[in-house]
Amino acid sequence: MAGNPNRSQQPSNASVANGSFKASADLLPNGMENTPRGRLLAAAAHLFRMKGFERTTVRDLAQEVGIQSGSIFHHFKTKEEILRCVMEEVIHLNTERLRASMAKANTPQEKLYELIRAELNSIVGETGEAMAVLIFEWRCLKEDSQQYLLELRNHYERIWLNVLEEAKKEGQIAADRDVVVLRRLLGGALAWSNYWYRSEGKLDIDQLAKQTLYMAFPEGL
Amino acid sequence: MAGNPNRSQQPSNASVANGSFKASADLLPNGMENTPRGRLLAAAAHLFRMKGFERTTVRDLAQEVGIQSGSIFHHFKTKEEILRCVMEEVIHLNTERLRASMAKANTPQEKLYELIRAELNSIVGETGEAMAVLIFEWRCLKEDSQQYLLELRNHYERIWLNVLEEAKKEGQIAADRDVVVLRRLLGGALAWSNYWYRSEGKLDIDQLAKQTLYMAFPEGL
DNA sequence: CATTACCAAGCAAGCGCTAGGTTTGTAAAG
DNA sequence: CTTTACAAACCTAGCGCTTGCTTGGTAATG
Repeated sequence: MAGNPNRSQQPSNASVANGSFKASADLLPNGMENTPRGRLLAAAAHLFRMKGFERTTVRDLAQEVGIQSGSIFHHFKTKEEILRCVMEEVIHLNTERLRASMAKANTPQEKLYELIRAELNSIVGETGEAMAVLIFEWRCLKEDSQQYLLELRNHYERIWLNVLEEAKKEGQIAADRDVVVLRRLLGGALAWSNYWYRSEGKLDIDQLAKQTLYMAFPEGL
Repeated sequence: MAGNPNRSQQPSNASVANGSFKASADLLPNGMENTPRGRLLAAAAHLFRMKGFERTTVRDLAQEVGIQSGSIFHHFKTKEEILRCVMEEVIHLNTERLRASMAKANTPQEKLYELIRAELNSIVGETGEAMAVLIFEWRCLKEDSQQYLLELRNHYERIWLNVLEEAKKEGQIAADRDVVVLRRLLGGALAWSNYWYRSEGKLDIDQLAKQTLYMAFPEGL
């Protein structure tokens, strides 16, 4: 379907461009990462994460994928559309993950633990770059893109709130704790891990999830 | 000292520029907010918060203060220097605040509550814009500016860790909780409030501080 | 033989920043 | 009280460069 970027009449810097292609298929579940569009999105997630949306030029992005800057606009109308697509993909992917993670959980504690673990994996795992972009490049979106993505995001938040409300109803969260506030505090704590957590360290994801669970359930798991 | 921008031979848009000056003296403790430099820093904190550093042009900034874009470089060498100064001011101010907040606290619980309250006030209070800039525009700094500010920031973090370690030594934080991780989780939860907390809502800062304290001390205060 | 993927070249706008001159407030010297 | 001196604050004009994006064409695929 897609042409490999080693073209016949291309100048010498083609291999250089290929050499600098580091963003592997972090993003996107199935097949798509091998389409030109998918490769662009993966590279965009990587660059937007490292340099920020504004600082990343379409020329940077083109070089990362190994094409000319103008060619990008064959796949996306504007630079902002690329950002929107990165965010949209990662929301869909992670909402699905969140839902799946709850299949194996029974008690509210277990459910919450699974939610934390799933969100943590979204943030520090393979989709971490795209997730960081979703969080920290939000204001680079136009108003209508924000509105659209906000609706998708609401489904995601709903899953969290349902679990927290269930736990509170069963008396496992103190009566004077507000579950909406609690979700926001937890969300902040988890989002922040994108800044400092390194998987090479001595703390693995499950341990961090457990430490985080303490914030909602003092007894732990 | 400084000339009011209503000049004699200035064209008609001078009053327009004055009219658009909204950023009040949010930042900076004493006197400084009435110097041209101080007014620039306050306006910069406001604009960098709303639009981001990259999206804010020196022309935007000049218009907000009511001067011409070139005049900015009489006060700062580069645009990046403005960002660095905003961050430096807010770190100094908040470190002092943190230190002061602990004068009235005795037990570790009280101390931690005061730390949370102080940081929350930094984030959602008058210095909130500058604080958000410090957090979310970090990568717009050059390497050496980052290094310099990181040292200032370390003093700030040291205060937090001392209190948490004291609380753990006294057995008020479970033995298997890592205080460094706990600080990061709390820091994330608090930083995040900049995104969602509105002081006009029904939740006041003290209440939010109390809800946050639950994350470290399940018994509350 | 249409469709997809791409290149080569470049445009218009906007960017940070500079250079050189003007106005303003302050203060000592006459 | 005026004159002279000076530095801080600011303006006008624009340079050199980068930006997102467009245009018109070419090569490969099924």
